[in-house]
Amino acid sequence: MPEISELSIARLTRVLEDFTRMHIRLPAERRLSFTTLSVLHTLAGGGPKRLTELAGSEQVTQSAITQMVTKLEREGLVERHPDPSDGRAVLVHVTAAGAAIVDGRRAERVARLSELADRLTSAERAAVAAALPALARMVELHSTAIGDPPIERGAGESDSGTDTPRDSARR
Amino acid sequence: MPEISELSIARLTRVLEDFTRMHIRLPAERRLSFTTLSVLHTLAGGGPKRLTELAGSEQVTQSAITQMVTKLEREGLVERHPDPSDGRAVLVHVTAAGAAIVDGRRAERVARLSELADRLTSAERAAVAAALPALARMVELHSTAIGDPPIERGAGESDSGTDTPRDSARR
DNA sequence: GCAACTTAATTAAGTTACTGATACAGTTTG
DNA sequence: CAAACTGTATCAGTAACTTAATTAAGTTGC
Repeated sequence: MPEISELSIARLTRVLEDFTRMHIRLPAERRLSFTTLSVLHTLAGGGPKRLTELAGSEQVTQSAITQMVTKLEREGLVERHPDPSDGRAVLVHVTAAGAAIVDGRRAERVARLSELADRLTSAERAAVAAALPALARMVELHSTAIGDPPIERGAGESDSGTDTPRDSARR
Repeated sequence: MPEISELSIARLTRVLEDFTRMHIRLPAERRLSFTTLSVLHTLAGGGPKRLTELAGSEQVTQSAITQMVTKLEREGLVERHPDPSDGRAVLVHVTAAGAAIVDGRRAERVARLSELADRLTSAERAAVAAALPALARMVELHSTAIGDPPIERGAGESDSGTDTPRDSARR
């Protein structure tokens, strides 16, 4: 156990909760459900996945994933391909249109955070920059502890339900 | 526009997205919906609110709030009281049982983050601690920009949908 | 001080995203 | 190759939403 640190976990928790709320409130153009956006994000970040894998990572039933993927396929956001290594399985791929949605939402978040960062002092920005590696490592420690595959940093991963409950509300 | 900063907003965005996902995946004992937990959190943090206020802050319709509050009242988690200053309005108060749920969930988050922080180096913890005021100020800048009332730091506020889609999934 | 408008909450009916329980095809195992 | 297992799909039911309409209380203008 490490020596006493000045870091207030309670305060960190509050701040992260607040950012979560900010992300969730981000309005959306397109009317996609919470879990749907999470699936697109997972696929865009981690590449093609089986339905069962998605069910596990999104914490909904496999049945729900089947239904959602069917809907997303109709909308042209994902595609089903057979898994060459297992005749029972299906690999869900995100399409360019699906990836564009994920990218668009991330761009909105970046824009929003940029506005806020611009209003900080340069000392404050430097403090945040200095903390980023440690925060990233906390995330990494979490995913390895949980047994998830380590987060791939090529494209995306990580949105999850970062949206308004139904993303609707503002039609 | 401020001078060039070393802060990578893109990276900050990713890290915050990851924390959001961590929070959302936090399993729950009690089976409460996403929006329900958010309402409890808002009430526990900001005190009694009208139904219309809740509808605005949760981004669902007023009708949905009416139905949810009715259900929460049956379960003893909130109470309806008349608004002395407006005969049309109702003030929704969180009960001790309701507040206990919010506190319990926060405690889980604190515990989880504590574990992770324990595994950082003391230099990393210090870096996070040094960044906390700036991160808190970003949140504050956000809420004032949005026109929300400034976040009250007496009790809570901020959870929002920080939960598994239906919080069920793991019965 | 009352008619016209606005605002707060409720109610009712419909939609959607989920769950749970099967069913079934393909894979592994003895 | 039969038995057991795994991955996906289907179906029926439920819970949380939506929109639209209703009731009641407050506000405004003359």
